Amino acid sequence: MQESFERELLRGSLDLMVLSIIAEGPQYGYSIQKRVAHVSREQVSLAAGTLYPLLHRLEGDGLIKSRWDEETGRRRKWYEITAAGKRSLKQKAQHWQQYAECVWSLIGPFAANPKPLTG
Amino acid sequence: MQESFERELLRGSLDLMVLSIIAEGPQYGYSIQKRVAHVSREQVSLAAGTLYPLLHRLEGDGLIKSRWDEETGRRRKWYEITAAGKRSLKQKAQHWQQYAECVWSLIGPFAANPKPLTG
DNA sequence: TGCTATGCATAGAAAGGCGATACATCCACG
DNA sequence: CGTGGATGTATCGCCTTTCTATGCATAGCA
Repeated sequence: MQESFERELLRGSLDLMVLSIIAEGPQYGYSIQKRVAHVSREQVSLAAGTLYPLLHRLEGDGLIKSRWDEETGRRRKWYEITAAGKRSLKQKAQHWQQYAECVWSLIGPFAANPKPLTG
Repeated sequence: MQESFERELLRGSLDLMVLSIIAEGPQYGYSIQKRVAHVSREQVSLAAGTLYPLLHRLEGDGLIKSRWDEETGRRRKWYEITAAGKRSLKQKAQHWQQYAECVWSLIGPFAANPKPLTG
């Protein structure tokens, strides 16, 4: 699991999803939760206990940077993507796509409903 | 992460890949390793320390069943999918597809190479 | 006054994946 | 005949990710 694909691809795609959401424009934790819920049509609810450590991890890796909201006095912590984060996102997104195609080549036949050719 | 999608979808898709490989026809551990390497064009190498516990887990869940090769006297342990495994595979494959579409809707714009319209 | 939504955070447990290690057989090459 | 590499299954302990539970604070509404 160590050659071309990062091992994270085998784990979840959460890092990637969160990073791409921040890449769309500045976000804070709670807005990311809502965005994930929205794009998944309320199928995925990203727990706070998952999200915040994840954000700290991404920031520690230099992929995003944060800034406390000055306006309301430390209510929201805004995140934006860094240049390194953009590079990482593009690369990881391409890898994810390749990986997904590989998975799909295996499971596709079983996911599809039987074709109504004979039915 | 607990409503319609199983949480495993956030983790790897390994269970699903292995289950679908076994669904293609009887397999033993080593042949599954080779098959994964092949379909991923040698991009993914499934470590033995990952595969065998995974197979034991699937068997414990009743999704596959095993039988030692009688011919050569306990050299290979053959696995085949059970009826419950087939049902599980179909459902999980459909869920994975939905989840992948959700991920793709987020990361697709960042994975794509810039269109050579102006280049 | 309470209940709900917003908003961030950590601690501890559970689980998956990986590297290392172990052991046995088979075959090709020298 | 010996040695190394491929085949073949298995476990252990570590590391990382994810989840549950908990904590705290503010805002708005009934």
